Amino acid sequence: MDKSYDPNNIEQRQYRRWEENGYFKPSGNGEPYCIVIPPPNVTGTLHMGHAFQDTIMDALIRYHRMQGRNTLWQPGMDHAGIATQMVVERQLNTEGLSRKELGREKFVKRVWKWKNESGGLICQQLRRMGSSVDWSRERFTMDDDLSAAVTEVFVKLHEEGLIYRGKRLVNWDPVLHTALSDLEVLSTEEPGKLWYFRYPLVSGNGHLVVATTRPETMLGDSAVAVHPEDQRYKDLIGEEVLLPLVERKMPIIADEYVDPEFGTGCVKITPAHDFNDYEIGKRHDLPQYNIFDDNAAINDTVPQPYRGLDRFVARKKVVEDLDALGLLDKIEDYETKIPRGDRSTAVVEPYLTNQWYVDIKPLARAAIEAVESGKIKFVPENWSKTYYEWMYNIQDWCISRQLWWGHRIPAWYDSDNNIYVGRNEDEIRQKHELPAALELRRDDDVLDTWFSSALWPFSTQGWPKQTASLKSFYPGNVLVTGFDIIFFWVARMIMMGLKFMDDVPFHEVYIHGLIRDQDGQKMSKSKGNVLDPLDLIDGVDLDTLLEKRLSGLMQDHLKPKIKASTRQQFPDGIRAYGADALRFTFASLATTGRDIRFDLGRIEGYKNFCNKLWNASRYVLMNTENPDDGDTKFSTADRWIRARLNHTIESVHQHFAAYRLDLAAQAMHEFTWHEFCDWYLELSKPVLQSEQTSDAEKRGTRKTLIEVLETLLRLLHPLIPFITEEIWRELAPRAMVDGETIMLQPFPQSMEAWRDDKAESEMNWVMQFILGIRQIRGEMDISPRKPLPVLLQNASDNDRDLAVRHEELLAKVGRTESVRLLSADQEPPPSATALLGEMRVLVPLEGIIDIKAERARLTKKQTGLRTDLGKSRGKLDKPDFVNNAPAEVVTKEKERARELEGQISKLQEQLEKLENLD
RNA sequence: GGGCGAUUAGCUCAGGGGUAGAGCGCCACGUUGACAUCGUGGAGGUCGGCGGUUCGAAACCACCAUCGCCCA
Repeated sequence: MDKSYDPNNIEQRQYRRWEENGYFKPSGNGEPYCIVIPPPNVTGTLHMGHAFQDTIMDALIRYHRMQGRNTLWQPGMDHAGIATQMVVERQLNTEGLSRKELGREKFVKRVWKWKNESGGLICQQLRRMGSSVDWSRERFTMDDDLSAAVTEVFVKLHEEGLIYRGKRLVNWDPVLHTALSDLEVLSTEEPGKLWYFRYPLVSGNGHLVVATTRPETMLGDSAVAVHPEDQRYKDLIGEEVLLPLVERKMPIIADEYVDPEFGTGCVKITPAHDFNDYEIGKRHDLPQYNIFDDNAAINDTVPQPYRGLDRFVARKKVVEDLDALGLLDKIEDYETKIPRGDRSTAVVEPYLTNQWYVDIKPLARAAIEAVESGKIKFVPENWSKTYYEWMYNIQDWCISRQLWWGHRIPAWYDSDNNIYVGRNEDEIRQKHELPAALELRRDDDVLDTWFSSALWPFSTQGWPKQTASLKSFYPGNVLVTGFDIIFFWVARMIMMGLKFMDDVPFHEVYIHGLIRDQDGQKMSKSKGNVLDPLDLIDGVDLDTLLEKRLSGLMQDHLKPKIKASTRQQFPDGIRAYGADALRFTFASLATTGRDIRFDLGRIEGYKNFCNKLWNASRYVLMNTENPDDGDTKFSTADRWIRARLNHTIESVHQHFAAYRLDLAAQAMHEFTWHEFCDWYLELSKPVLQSEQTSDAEKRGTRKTLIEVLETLLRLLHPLIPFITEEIWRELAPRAMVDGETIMLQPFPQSMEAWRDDKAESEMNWVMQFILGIRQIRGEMDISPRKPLPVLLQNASDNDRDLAVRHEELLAKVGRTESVRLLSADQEPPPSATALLGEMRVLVPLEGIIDIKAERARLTKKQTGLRTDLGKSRGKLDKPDFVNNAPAEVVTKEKERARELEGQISKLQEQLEKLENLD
């Protein structure tokens, strides 16, 4: 093995071997365990969120695979309708072509070409993370069989009346020219204005003042509404106003919706361009005047001067024209929510169009019930509230998109616009007995990408065919995802799963946090604060990093700031940490919190952890080169480290079961570094190096080194697969273990035979002894090289026994020169003191120790103990405590007080002895 | 407006009715044959505030403050 750990040299080589040997496939044996990957977008690249999520899933998958489960991690991607179409259109534009010029068929071909050549970069990146997905089953939402599933679901839902077509207000993206679902619209507070307009009363008796944030929509007004109880306007209800510019008479209506406190208490009603007004319009049977075209420019139904104007140009003109007429009352500054398309960022308009909808409430009912009944559990539990909140208030889902890339809606129209829905044209003609001469035209629209994603847990496994795979792997065990897509995806999968598989798609939903930058900011290209997981694995120099961050920027004025902060945070770029260090970092960040700050210090530390493991393994390998199978004798330390490992194994199992990878990582880290490396390896050295230990004892220790490390590697493997495999391959022969890969070895189980309370308490004594000596050494500034003579006072039989048996360890690890027992009547020389239970561990001062310093040290120690004792006595002095607290707590407290008293008085005696020396 | 969450060491975070924890950072000492990507020792906290429940609260409850997220 190389002297230091170099992940770059290990990871890709191991991954290739795993993949080529088919280790990621389900074994076909054991109880099934299945996770479907949340399909990343085909245009996407791996970001920190993916890397985090994939680490969690891979850890769970590897853990369960090693537990002997028949394990499937189902990979794939979605076709990302809008995003992909945008990418390819942009490409066409650079060639001077447009989508429309090309035509639908050629365009779709072109998208496939793009997909096959450039799509799915993320799959390569997933490999770099070590993800053990079964690539042989990779699926894409536009694959033929997944598309067939989409058609099937659409047709069935339509047959049941759960999909319908309707003309309603939708969120219209005027740049992309498509409808969007509510979830694809993001509202942000933006500074705007509130314009107040005067609408003259038809009666000629003055005017009403209405306020609006979107003046251009007044061209489509069909009423003015007031609150029915508003005294100011009560008498005007039923009268009419004359809509300026349009010269349309409109009623003044009363509706509870109007907030009398807001603005003037009069609201202009534009049923065709506002969701609230649409509802009011329906209640009052108002006409809907659509004033826009698909670009959100003004159409030809309004007076001439406004026709063809872009909405924002029209806005300006409407205001100017009203002002000229003396009808502009005032303008106020106003913060307002602006809805924008999540892909285009264009301001979305409510727009009247024909669209397809899912009548979602009947589906939602079952999905709510699945969580309420506990068939599906959210982890952490609290997220179920978010789920319920949305599900109880769910709105019908607009599933049609005016795009070319996606699943085309299986609906056909005849010349009279009768609608026929079916799996294909032939089926429809047969079913409806349509004459061959009747021309049918297929619906131009495609389905929301999330519609196909909602089917992912069963569409990837061959549904609607009843496959063996479905039988084994549906329902899956757990879905691992971020809270941001509970609505988009989780809820919809549950609904579709229940509807079409008659069962939940998974039993648990593990919701993880969102990775943020070191300041708690969301990472985004537009903020220039993204970290690329691959850069953390491979390293990146400052210039490349700067270039990456600046190239994604939309706003040039941010450049200097981003340059400065990047330079400050990464003056030398980013070191290559390797995938294992990154994974271990993610695991230890996987707490129950919802925001996770990614701090470079953490990954640095875990890279060091990997190096530590590497070097500990080198030590083990170096010291176990020539194994023989003679007699073995196990020392207390040998039994102790097994017992400790056993505890660690138990707690790792518990933490995996509770999805607390942070705690699992912590337990592994603690054991590996602080028990195995800091103590056990040091304790093994005297045994292996001493002339006095027997061959059997040496064999015992060697065997323990190998066994414990081999087990530890398996324990660590789900979090750090590469380094553990690399080391394991070297070690396995010495452990007499056959096997080509650690990833198919059994995961460690705690073993009764490894429990050893006696060894633990005995080693505890040894460690306390050594710590006491080290403390004196450290605080007294005594060289670690200088062996110290030690006297033991007030030693019990057990103390004597242990001191004799572990003399060698104390000498080598504690660097004692000698350990001598004092009899009861022997007066020790002035010494530095450490306490070990009732026993005093004394280091004679002569020529070694500064008396003043030792006095200060003991005094300080004593002060600390006195504080503790004060607290303890305070409790015991209160009758309420003694009478009410559980007996064992009282006993424990009494014991503690007594022990503290003993220690304080022992320190006091020592202090007095030192006092007399002055 | 409705819902959810956070506040613990300088920083990043665990914990959780009975002794306040980790990593990083900091200070001192130290290359002894696995590892300076290291070792040994040390310093450092009224657990956001005010009440309540309790023998006992950092933890449970209520309110407040500050910050954040989601939905309308």
